[in-house]
Amino acid sequence: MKKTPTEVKILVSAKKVFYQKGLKGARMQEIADDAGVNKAMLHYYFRSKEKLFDKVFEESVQSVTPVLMNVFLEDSDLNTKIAHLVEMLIDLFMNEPYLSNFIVNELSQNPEKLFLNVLDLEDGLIGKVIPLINQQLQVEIEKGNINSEIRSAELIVNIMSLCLFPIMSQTVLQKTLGIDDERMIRFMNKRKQTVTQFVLDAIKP
Amino acid sequence: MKKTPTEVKILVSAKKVFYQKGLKGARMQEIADDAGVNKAMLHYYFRSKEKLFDKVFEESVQSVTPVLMNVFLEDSDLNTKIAHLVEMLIDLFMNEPYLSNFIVNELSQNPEKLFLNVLDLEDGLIGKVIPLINQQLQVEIEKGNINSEIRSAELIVNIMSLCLFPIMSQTVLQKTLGIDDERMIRFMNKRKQTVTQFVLDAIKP
DNA sequence: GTCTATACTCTGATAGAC
DNA sequence: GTCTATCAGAGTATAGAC
Repeated sequence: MKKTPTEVKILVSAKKVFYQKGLKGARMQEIADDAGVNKAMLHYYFRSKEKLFDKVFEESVQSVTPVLMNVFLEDSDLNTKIAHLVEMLIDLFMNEPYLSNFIVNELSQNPEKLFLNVLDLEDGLIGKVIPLINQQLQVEIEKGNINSEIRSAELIVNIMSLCLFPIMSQTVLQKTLGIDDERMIRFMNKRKQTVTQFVLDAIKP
Repeated sequence: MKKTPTEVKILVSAKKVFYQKGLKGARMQEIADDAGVNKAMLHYYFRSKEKLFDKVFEESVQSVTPVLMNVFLEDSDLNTKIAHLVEMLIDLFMNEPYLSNFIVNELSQNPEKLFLNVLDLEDGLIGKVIPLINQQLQVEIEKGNINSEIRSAELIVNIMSLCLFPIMSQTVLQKTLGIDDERMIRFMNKRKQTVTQFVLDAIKP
C-alpha cells in the first residue's frame, strides 16, 4: 500500500512536532498546520493521535537500527569499526538533533512502546552484535593490542554515551559553555576524531 | 517564609510526577492524589501548574549544582577528582533515576527555562571550573602524567556522558540487554570503577 | 487553610456535506 | 479524499462556603 502525498506530508510534520514536543506536548492542530492539511485528515489517515505517534516512533527506530547494525557487522578490524561507529552515530543523530532525545524520552515515559521485535533481540544487539564484538575483543586481547579489562557491552555503552549524550544535552551544553549553533556543529564534528581517539586510548594496554 | 507541611507534601509529589511525566504529561489531579491533598490546594499554594513546575525545576537544578561544584573545586589532584566526580555523578543520579532525563528533556523542550543565574555562569562552570581544570591539566601535562591532547571542556563532557547517558537510557538499556533492576544497580555501581579507569586510561600518555 | 462545586478552555475526535 | 462544523471529554483554574 503506497503512501499518498498527503499521508507523507502528515508523517513528515508529525515527526517534526513529536520530536520536539513529545507525545503529550504535541498538538494535532500544529501538525496539520505544518503539513498544510486539514486536521480531520490526520484522523482520516491515522485514526488517533496515539496511532500517529506510534507510526512515527516505529519509523524513527527503524531508521536507526539497520544503519548501526551494518557498522557492527561490517567486516573490519576493531579499531576501524569503532571509528566508523563513532562517525556514524554522530552523523546520524546530529542530522536529526531531536531524535535521540525523542527515543530516550518517550521510551522512559512509556516503556511499553519499546517493541522488542523492532529492536530484534534474537537477531539484533544481544543475539549477534554482543557476541561478535566479544569475539573481536578476544582476538585483540590475544594479540596484545588492548587491555583485557573491557567488556563488549561496556564498550558499546561507552561509545554510545560519548556520542549521544552531548547531542541530547545540546541545549544545556550550548548555553552553559556559551557556544552558538555553528560552533556546536564544529565541536561535534571534531568529536568524531577525539572520541575515537579517547576510546582507543582507553582500551589499549 | 517557612514551608507548611502541605506545601512540602505537594512539592514532593509534584517532583515525583513531573519527573516521570514531564510538564505536559503531568496531571494536577495525580499530584494532588499522591500528596493526599485537595487539588485546589495546589493552586492555593502555587497559583498554576506552570508555576509549580518552575518551582520543582528550580529546586532540582539547585539540588545538583552545588554538589558537583564542590567536587570540581575540592583540593585534590586530577585523578582523585575524576574518581570523585564519577562516583558523585553516578550516586546522585542513580538515587533520582528520572532527574537527569527530566532536566535534559524539559530543557530541550523549553530552553527558556534554563535560568542562567541558577547555573551561575560567572562563578560557575565557565567562570571557575573550566579554568581550574585547565590549569590542573596543564600541571599534569608538564609532569608528563597525561597526554596533551585533551581539553578540559572535552574531558568534563566525556565524564558526564559516560556517567549520565546509561542512567538516562536505563529503560532502553535494560530491555535491550535484558537485565533487571537489581543487576542494573550493580552494573552502575561497577561503572564507578570502570568509567574512572576508562577515563584515566584514555588521558594517560 | 481546606473543601465542594463549577466555570472555562483546550483539543482530540467524529458527523456529514461536497 | 477533503473540508466545515460540532461534540465530548479532560484538565486547569476559580468562587465561595466552612
